[in-house]
Amino acid sequence: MKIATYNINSIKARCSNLCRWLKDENPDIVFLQEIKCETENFLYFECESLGYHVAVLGQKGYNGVAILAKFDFIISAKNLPNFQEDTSARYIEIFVQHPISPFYAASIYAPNGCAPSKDLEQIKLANKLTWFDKLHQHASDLINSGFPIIFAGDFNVMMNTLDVFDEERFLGSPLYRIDVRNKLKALSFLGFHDAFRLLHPISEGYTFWDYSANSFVTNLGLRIDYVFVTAFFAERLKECFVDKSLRSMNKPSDHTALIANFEF
DNA sequence: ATGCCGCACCACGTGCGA
Repeated sequence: MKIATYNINSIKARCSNLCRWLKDENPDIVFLQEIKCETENFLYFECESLGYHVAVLGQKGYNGVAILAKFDFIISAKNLPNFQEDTSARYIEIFVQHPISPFYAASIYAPNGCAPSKDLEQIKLANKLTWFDKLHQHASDLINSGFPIIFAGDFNVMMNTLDVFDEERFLGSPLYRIDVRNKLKALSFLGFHDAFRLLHPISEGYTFWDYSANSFVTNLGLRIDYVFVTAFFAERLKECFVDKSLRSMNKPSDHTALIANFEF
């Protein structure tokens, strides 16, 4: 089973890139973030034509998450069930009745926070930390269900020094503050394994390069997109890699896809 | 790098992203 997570930075602007890539890679499940469209405006026809069932939680202008899957599924959550007062579209979860083992899978777009010294810094940072606490609680509930889990998406956190091109530059950043990094590490203590790091303990694995300053060419990247899996999938993980082809296309997203392959 | 670029929107300027 091949899965991929991709912050697409507008599904409409990326339609042709996405379709070309889906045909080439033919993943079984795709987790999308920042689709930046309302639920009814998603590219249903294009995705269904390529053999996917589609789950969408959209929002006008910003955010928005979706899951494309070749399997039948039910949508088990739109937004975090324990945080329904949060109106930003950042979480969608499906339950897949897979013949080998049913499992949960969620597409996740964590809040980014905002740059230090901006007026909204404290409010946005507090919101980000709260959001991770709610995700943690919900993750714990899912673990207790006993089913395997995939959490894939843009977590807006570099977990370790290896995940950032220049650590010094990001020390005060909401992407790299120690309190934020600890929230993501706390998720791993629940039993979620970072699929990329399981197989690549010392390579960088950047998934994002800023549009400005030619950062893709000079590889000024960040690893902020992750596939987290519980033991069932960790034990069956065969490969996990960053697919830079999407970032190399015309009019790319500033992120690229992270792909994982499981054998079972 | 303090968004220097790119996206969406009651749009030709502003808000937002990381």
